Amino acid sequence: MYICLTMSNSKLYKGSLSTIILKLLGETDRMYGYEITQKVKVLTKGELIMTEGALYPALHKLEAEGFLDVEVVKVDNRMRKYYRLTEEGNKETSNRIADLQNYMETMQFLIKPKLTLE
Amino acid sequence: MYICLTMSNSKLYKGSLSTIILKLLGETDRMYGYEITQKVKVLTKGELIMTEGALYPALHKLEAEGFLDVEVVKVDNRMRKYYRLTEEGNKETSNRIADLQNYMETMQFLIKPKLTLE
DNA sequence: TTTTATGCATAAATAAATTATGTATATTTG
DNA sequence: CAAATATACATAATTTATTTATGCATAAAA
Repeated sequence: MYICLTMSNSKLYKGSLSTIILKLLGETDRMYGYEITQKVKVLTKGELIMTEGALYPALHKLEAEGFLDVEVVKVDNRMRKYYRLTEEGNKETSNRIADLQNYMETMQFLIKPKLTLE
Repeated sequence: MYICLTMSNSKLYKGSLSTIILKLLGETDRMYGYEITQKVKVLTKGELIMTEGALYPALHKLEAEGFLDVEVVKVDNRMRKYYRLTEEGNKETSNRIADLQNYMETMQFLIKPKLTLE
């Protein structure tokens, strides 16, 4: 039987995935899909697991929207698709991060403990 | 022509709505649906708009899950359905808030500006 | 009297995940 | 050496949670 000690029960709040992808690509110039999943896993200490079923469609969509450029490379006889931000993708990244920041501030305000003295 | 100055473009990140509902009910003992939408609108200065199409199904679901009790009241000849947290709902509220807090911390860590000196 | 506000509800459409597969190669392990 | 695990992509089916679009009804405001 398999005991999972560092359970990542935290499902993604829908809408944040592509922002994470963009942000990572904003830092690292070019990355391939599998690399992104691993990076997120390491950075969040297993807290956030990016499933491939979510990741790859998200990458394809971002590419179709013109935010990513792709470059196929063969390494060790295995395929890699490297993605990098386009000019547009760069702007989009800033916008989405700002949106998410703003949203999180709002949420923080809503769910922060309230003093109930009245 | 209608010019919207304080545009709330911020769509809800899916998964956070019911947490907001629970949190508000954790503060205010009992509230009815419409009241919740207005409260959120005021608290967030129009930043977050809870659509009724999302709110009412969410309330019904929380009730079905045993987290809310309902009490129907007629005020000014109009119906109100007051919701309040059950015992279970109280626990669930704490859990969901903790989850969301945790998720937001993780996200903050991921999207915070990085110093790229290496 | 028409619009806006109050108050509920639900159906259809959309979006974005999860889950479950599938293919293929490389590496590690027993 | 065989089997399991890691690497690396992909897609289809399903699930979930929204938005959008309605609908009904009463009260108040314009």
